[in-house]
Amino acid sequence: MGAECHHHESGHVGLQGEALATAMTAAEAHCERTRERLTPPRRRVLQLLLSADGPMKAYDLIAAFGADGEPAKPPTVYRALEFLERLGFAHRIESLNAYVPCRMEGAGHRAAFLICECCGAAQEFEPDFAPQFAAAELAGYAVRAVTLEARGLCPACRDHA
Amino acid sequence: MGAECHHHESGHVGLQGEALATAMTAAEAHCERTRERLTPPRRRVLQLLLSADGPMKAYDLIAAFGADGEPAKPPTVYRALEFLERLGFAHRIESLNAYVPCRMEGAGHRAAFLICECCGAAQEFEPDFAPQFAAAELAGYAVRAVTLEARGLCPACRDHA
DNA sequence: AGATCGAGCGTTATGAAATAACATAACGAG
DNA sequence: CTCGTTATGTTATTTCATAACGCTCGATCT
Repeated sequence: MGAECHHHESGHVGLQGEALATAMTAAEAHCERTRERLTPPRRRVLQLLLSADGPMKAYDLIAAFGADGEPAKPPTVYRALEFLERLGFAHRIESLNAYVPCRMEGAGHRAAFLICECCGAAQEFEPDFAPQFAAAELAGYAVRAVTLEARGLCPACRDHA
Repeated sequence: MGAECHHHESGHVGLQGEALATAMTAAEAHCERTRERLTPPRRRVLQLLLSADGPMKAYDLIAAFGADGEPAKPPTVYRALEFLERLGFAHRIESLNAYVPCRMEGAGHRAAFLICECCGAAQEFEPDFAPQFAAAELAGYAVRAVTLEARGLCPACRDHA
């Protein structure tokens, strides 16, 4: 998470216990259906993302990878992230060089984030890309994936400022 | 530019000669008006961006910086880029780690790009962020800047594929 | 003019993020 | 079982970006 401008302790938003287990099970089920393999390193990285309180950097994941404190090797984590992104389980936030689990149902290769420049929170929201798709169409582009990143202040930080 | 899937030699799209001089003059005028200083390194980086045929990486700029082939030191170029972005003369394309000159008039801190995954071209287009701004508003966010990056195939590459 | 202040720059060094390349292992189909 | 494919382990390297320092220059004030 980012360096906060005014310090407010927000509660944990990462999944824990029951909720975490449910999310992991859902991911497993999805993989079964699509014949994809949720292997141990992939499962581990997904779990770390789901239980985190905010966007995680790749090297945070690398450091947190081993249950015993042993870090992973970079390619292990980057490969897992690639897989999770491909399946829509995670998104990369380009402007932060960080990763979050996908919070939207079946958004496919579209993602939109509200990123707080004060507290570092990144909230995914339901994108309506109609105008942009129309513009792309007009220009003759065949769009495969879209990401939008809006930077500003979240309600809490905005009020406090 | 990117590794192309089918090789087609597109003509130069970077500014040259007259057009380049005009663009540079416009930037100077804008800086005069706003009391900003278009210093030599800043001018040089802007010129490189304007005359390039596509997005340039920071280290491309570093390598191309000296007229005599002497590279710049990284901070020189990164500082210039920061300035150019701040004034809206350039944009960073996050998903490419690359930079382009701004092609839109007074877009402020908003940018939208159509990025061809085949030929590497990046076309800026006029963003209509109304739906996204509305959603942000609803969530209580105060948005300061927005970027959108759509990836896919440009008309030429799409037809060829 | 001389003092002072801040923006910008040059320079060295380092930190952070991501990938190349190659060997090994696990799986699934025939 | 054997072969092709997919995934992992491992080492090293490349790519991208910034910290920290001291100096120069121009603006401003007295």
